[in-house]
Amino acid sequence: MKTTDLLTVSEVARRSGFAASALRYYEHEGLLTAQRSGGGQRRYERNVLRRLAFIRAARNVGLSLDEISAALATLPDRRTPTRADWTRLSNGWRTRLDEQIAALTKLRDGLDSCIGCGCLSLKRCAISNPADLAAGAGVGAAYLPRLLRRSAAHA
Amino acid sequence: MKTTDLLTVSEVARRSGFAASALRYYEHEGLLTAQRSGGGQRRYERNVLRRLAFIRAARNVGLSLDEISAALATLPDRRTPTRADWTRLSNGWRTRLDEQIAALTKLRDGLDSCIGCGCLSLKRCAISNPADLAAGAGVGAAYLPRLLRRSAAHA
DNA sequence: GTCGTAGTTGAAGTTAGCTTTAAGTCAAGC
DNA sequence: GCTTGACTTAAAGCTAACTTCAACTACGAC
Repeated sequence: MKTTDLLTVSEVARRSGFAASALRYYEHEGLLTAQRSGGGQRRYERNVLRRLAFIRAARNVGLSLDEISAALATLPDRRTPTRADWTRLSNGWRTRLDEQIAALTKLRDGLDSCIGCGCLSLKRCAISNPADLAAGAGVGAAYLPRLLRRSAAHA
Repeated sequence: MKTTDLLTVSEVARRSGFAASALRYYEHEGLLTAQRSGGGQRRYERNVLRRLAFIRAARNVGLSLDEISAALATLPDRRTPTRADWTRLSNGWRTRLDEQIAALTKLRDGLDSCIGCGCLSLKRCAISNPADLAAGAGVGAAYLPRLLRRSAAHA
């Protein structure tokens, strides 16, 4: 294995779009690993770029680093992940996005009949009190971005 | 004006769904005001409840407290805000939600052709690199939730 | 071998939006 | 007038996801 196959932290930063400090942080958090040069500098394998693409995609879908870390932990240890591996990890994303879209759509559709009319009641307003967005304590609620989890009390 | 017309902090907390600590924080940040009792305790006018409904609604649409604060600052000083006042403040919300929905939809639709196929390329992947979601430096980008503002470098 | 750029570490700082804590004061029912 | 629960403040703490800092070391072109 030639040393020239390995990437420095600045190369990875440039090619991935992540800041070098973020790469170090991700390594610290267990999302990445790197070999080391004789002097202790990081040397990345090329497939770290795909891993980083996955991380960015997952972040864009709204996953936390903890969730991403857990997902990455299910990848095989001993071989380079295949397309099937990555596909498996992103299986739930469509549902997640669908739920986020549905929640926002509901919010928007409540707008015309609520803010538009100036009612703005804490008890009745669909925007300030979108309780049904999160649909109780079901699985759906956990997937919603924090943005959509707020709700007024029912007192 | 009878004293019984005024609400204590715990009453406002119960009726608005905000924690008392949040109410104090909002006051500190200039989003709320309250009269004081002889002993220095907060006494809220009833219309603070509508103000809080607005704040919660705005938060649900994705506005920061700073933005909400700026919006509230445009309300008339000397009279109770009317329906028209509140409607004016929420005028941009529909557009904002539309943009968020469009962004998420684009992300979801990229999923099938990108993660689904396992490509996950930093340069080509629509999920890890949704540059067109934010549409450059236009007004739209500013309205997108932080969630959607990430994008890979184009190097 | 010298120089300048790139890299190293742990710790502290940042941002938003609150919550918690400590130590003390007020309000009001009996 | 006593007791109890509600309230006050400033300051510190919390979470996520990083960034910045300070002080130091490595790499590699010349």
